[in-house]
Amino acid sequence: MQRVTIKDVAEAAGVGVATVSRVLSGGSASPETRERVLAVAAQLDYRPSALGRNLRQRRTGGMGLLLPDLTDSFYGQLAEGVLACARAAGEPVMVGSTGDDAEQEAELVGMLVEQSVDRVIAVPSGGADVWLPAVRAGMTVVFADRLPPEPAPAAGGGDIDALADLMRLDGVAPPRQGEAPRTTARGLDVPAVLADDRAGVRTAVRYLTGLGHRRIAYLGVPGHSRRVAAFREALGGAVEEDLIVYAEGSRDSAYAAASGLFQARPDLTAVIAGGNVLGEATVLAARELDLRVPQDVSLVMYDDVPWAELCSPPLTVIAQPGHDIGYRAAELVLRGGGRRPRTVLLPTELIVRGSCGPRRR
Amino acid sequence: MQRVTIKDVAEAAGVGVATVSRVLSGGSASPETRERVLAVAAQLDYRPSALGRNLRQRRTGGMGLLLPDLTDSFYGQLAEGVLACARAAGEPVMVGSTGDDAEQEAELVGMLVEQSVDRVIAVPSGGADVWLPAVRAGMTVVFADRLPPEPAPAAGGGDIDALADLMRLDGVAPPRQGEAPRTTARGLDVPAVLADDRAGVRTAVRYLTGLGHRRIAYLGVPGHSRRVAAFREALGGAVEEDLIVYAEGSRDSAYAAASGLFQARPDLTAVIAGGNVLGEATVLAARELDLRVPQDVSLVMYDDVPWAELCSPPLTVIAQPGHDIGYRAAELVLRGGGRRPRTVLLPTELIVRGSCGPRRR
DNA sequence: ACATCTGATGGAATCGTTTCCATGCAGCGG
DNA sequence: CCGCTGCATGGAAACGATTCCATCAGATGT
Repeated sequence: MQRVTIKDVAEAAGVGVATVSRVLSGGSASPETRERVLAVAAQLDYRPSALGRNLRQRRTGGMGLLLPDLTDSFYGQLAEGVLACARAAGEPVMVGSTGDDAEQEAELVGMLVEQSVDRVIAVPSGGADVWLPAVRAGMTVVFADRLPPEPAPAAGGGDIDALADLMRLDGVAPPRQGEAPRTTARGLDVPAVLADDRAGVRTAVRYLTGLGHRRIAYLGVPGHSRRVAAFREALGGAVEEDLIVYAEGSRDSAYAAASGLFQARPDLTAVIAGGNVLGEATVLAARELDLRVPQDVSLVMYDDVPWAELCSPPLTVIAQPGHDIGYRAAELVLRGGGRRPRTVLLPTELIVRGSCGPRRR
Repeated sequence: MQRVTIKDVAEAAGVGVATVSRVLSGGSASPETRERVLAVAAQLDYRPSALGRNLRQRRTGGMGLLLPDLTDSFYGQLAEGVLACARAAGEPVMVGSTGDDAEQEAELVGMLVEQSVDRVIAVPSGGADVWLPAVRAGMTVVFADRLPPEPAPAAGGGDIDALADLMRLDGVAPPRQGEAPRTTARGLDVPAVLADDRAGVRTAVRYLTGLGHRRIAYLGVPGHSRRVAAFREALGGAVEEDLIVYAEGSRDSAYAAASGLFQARPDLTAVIAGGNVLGEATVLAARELDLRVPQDVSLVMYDDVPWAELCSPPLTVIAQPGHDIGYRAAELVLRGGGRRPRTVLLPTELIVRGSCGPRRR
């Protein structure tokens, strides 16, 4: 029970393999030949092997998808978006879960290289040390949901910093409609599909300050630096540094951070959780410390996951379109990272439910 | 900037390509040659291209993973398990989301065939018409979480049914410790890694009857027929058919089913939801109809998803080890489906929280 | 000392496809 | 009528690895 090869089709149709290949991949051929080949191919149920093609073209079709954690519903949504687009295009997707760890991410990129997969969608955890080599090696990379961490501010101003080289968040241009950060690099730039964090966080902060809150905390992951930046910006000069707390990706770490935050600053009256896992941890920690939501503390969480509505009280959230982000990223990477919009910003929406109330203390 | 090939290594080391290949894949070679080749390969940063190897071996490494929906946290956990095992083995994973639809599943299997991926882990949606061809074509298939739908009972008893051919749930053997269903077929059988649904559902039912409940409803998806069967079994002869309701995979369908159930049988006092999406829908529907949990209706949900604890009341759940199921399935498929245990049953656990109370009406 | 065996080694075939190039045929303008 | 262009076509090379097989050196056995 052998596989049907192009040679079989060629023989059966009485033509050369070159002709079959041309017909099947839309090259030129006389109408009659084309018809005959097509008929024979259909009859033999011929399916070209991706193996041969890949080797010849020195590249594997499809795309890689690297994200921190499939257990996180938001990344599940994002993945579904990518898969939907890939399926529409008939392309396979190789998925890797990085655990939000730069080293694992680098390993996975290595595997993709080994597989000659040259299109990748990534929710990046690592910085330029991971992504610069990949891009230099000719990969088409599209970032989704966030950008690689920015380089730590260089001590000496003139140092060439690889991170800065690959990724620069351009906050220079005058803010205008649809203002988008641009990720640039010398000669190469990586497109990205992001939620409009600036607007999202700003809206949330305004909503909270509108309710009278002054001591608002932000609980985030280091990866989403744009959200923290937006938080600082929205609050103006009035940020107290110890109201900004970071956790790693894991649930334990998130819980520890939330709990620590509540204990270190019992005077805070509102929290913005920069991700649904963080939101989850915040609810848990608050409950553990007998803080009532929203009477004692108001909560706004990133991501409109299905259970936000089930919580009691139902959570007020900053919704971002996970599915769309994935879909658009996949489109972009399939188009080879197209020339036009280097960064796509998708809108967020503040969905008000019951987890925020007026300041009471 | 060319890729380093085995030929480059061979030249640089002053040996033939065959020798390099042998050294790298553990064949025989003199110690000195081996060392020299290894050194050169390391120095050149040579990474064998999976493309060449795949073509020669007529198979793509790694495995495919087909599941209904990555948005469902349980499948996210399962996927993480698979990815963890695959990463440990250095194998890539091609993921496809079927939307619980047999047709899409078949398409995705077709794509895997095209890619010459011959190991697949699947949470099956389609029946034998999808999986029999795949197995016949030489794929190593491992089912996870559930088995393909059983064939509708044939009208004429003697009909050869392809579904029955591939999959037969063997309930014949006397129940003994660690009793496992076996999926068999003529000459080929597909291993499976499942949660012990029988025990899980039985425990839940006993818990509920122990609380005084008599009219217990089961809300499930058609795919998990084993759970319904277990529900029937646990209840003995006392099952009322209209207390068993099915929904498709989608959230809308789940909500409709839950809402319909409550309205059709306002006298029911407890619900077992056969999946976390169904549980979510049940909570929503109950709230919409002003049914209080657990005063008016008790709820046990399948899957210990993180938000079960956040709900109010926190949900009593049947926990199944999603991560382990995925990991074990990946192990199995990498071992080529091994000879030994054709089906692995993993234990479930009833985690009692606050969503069940004594019967009140 | 000769035959035989063992183990290391390299050349070449192979996998299935795409693509370059040469060939042959027909049509057309000069 | 010749030569040129243009198109359809098929043979063969290429992609990068694995693996069969022949060769050769050295060791062993008689």
